[in-house]
Amino acid sequence: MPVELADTTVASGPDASKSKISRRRVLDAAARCFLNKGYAATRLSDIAEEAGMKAGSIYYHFDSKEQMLSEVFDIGMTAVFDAVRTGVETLGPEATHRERIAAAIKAHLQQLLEQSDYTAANIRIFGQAPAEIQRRHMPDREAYREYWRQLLEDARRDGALRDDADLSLIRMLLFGALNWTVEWNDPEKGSADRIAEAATAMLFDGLGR
Amino acid sequence: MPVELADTTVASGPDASKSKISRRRVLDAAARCFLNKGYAATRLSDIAEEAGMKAGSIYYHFDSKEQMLSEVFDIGMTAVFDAVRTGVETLGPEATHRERIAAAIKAHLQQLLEQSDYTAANIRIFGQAPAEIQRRHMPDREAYREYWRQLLEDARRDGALRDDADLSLIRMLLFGALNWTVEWNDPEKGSADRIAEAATAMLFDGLGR
DNA sequence: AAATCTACCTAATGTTAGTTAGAAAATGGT
DNA sequence: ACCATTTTCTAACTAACATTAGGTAGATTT
Repeated sequence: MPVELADTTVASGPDASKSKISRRRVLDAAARCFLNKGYAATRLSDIAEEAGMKAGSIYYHFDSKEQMLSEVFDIGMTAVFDAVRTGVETLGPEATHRERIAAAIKAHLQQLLEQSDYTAANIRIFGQAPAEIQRRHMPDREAYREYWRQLLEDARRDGALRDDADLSLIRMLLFGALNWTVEWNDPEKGSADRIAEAATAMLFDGLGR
Repeated sequence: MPVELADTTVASGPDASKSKISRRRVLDAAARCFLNKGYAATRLSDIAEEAGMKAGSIYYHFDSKEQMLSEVFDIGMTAVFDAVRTGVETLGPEATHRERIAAAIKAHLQQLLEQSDYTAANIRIFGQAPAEIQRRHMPDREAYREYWRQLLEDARRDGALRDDADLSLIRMLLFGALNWTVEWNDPEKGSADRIAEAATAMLFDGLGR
């Protein structure tokens, strides 16, 4: 059973065992399938085919289809959260609030559109996932939302944002603008940065003249 | 066969035949189910139950599950498009561009969040629908997008919008902000108007100061 | 009131897809 | 080369579910 249990063998090395690699390959395939077809419409045989394996073999690595979904969600959320935190923190302490928010937007979009099918799957199909799995992952998402809430609140406290705006409403609208890109963006071009700039400009300056 | 064929009977009245009513009740149920669970995860028995009927009976009114989805999409798209066009046109010809766009945003959100499960289902699950059905409905969606494109282009032509903005990008970001509301908004409160105002303010004025 | 039609039901049918059991490879150490 | 373990495959098994077939009670027509 190659499960999560801490490796008790003497020195497991950089852990590139055959199994770990295959397991990841299957999970990658699952993330892609879930992202493109949705959870219910994805057949285990789809995942298997993309992973170069037969459907039954998946059960050597995973207990169920639901477990795969759950892990995909976990990895995807961790990936964006880490990327965004890193993106903001590497700016250093004397960055403006606008720069910090711009960095967060950019990192979020890069994960979503270019870096991680896990993140994209999480964002795109979370709402259609089985209720129990949604419940299990609520805390993660809540923590991520809270981070953004702070980001915006700090900005307003220091006068970088007008104080007549409903921040939680604005935050959800911003999330929408960013997350919806997964519905229309062509995953080819490295368009994340361009979109990020447009979103930042819209958020801060608006379009009016 | 109670199908679409023009009624050849003398005077069919306001057409409230038992069949038409039941058919609509089933379709209402389908729209709600599709919206909440997604297409693949919705069982015919779910729809039947919500419609107060047995699963097999649905086939008296529809040929297949796909046909129901297709009709839901049609009705949903027609509903928003009509609502938005009406909302903009009732402003009269001397309305400002900002007013016109604000009216469009408001009408779109009202349909999505308060008026039509059909519209909400269309927007929420279109991306996960079977490929063939997506293809069939592309033209509708294209026409709707085109309407918005015009709306924004006209505004810019007359100097209501800055001309350094990528309008098609902005439009997709705006759609995202609006459409994503279906993922988080609590369908209770008549919150569509509040959200519409926030979105309009963000789009035109931004948050910076 | 007999005949037909309407709108639904009950009970199969057939297929699809998640899951499992055990047999075959592959792998790796001795 | 041999054995133990790991990894994958084959071939069922099972349940779910869209769809179909035929029946039925009540309304409508003749």
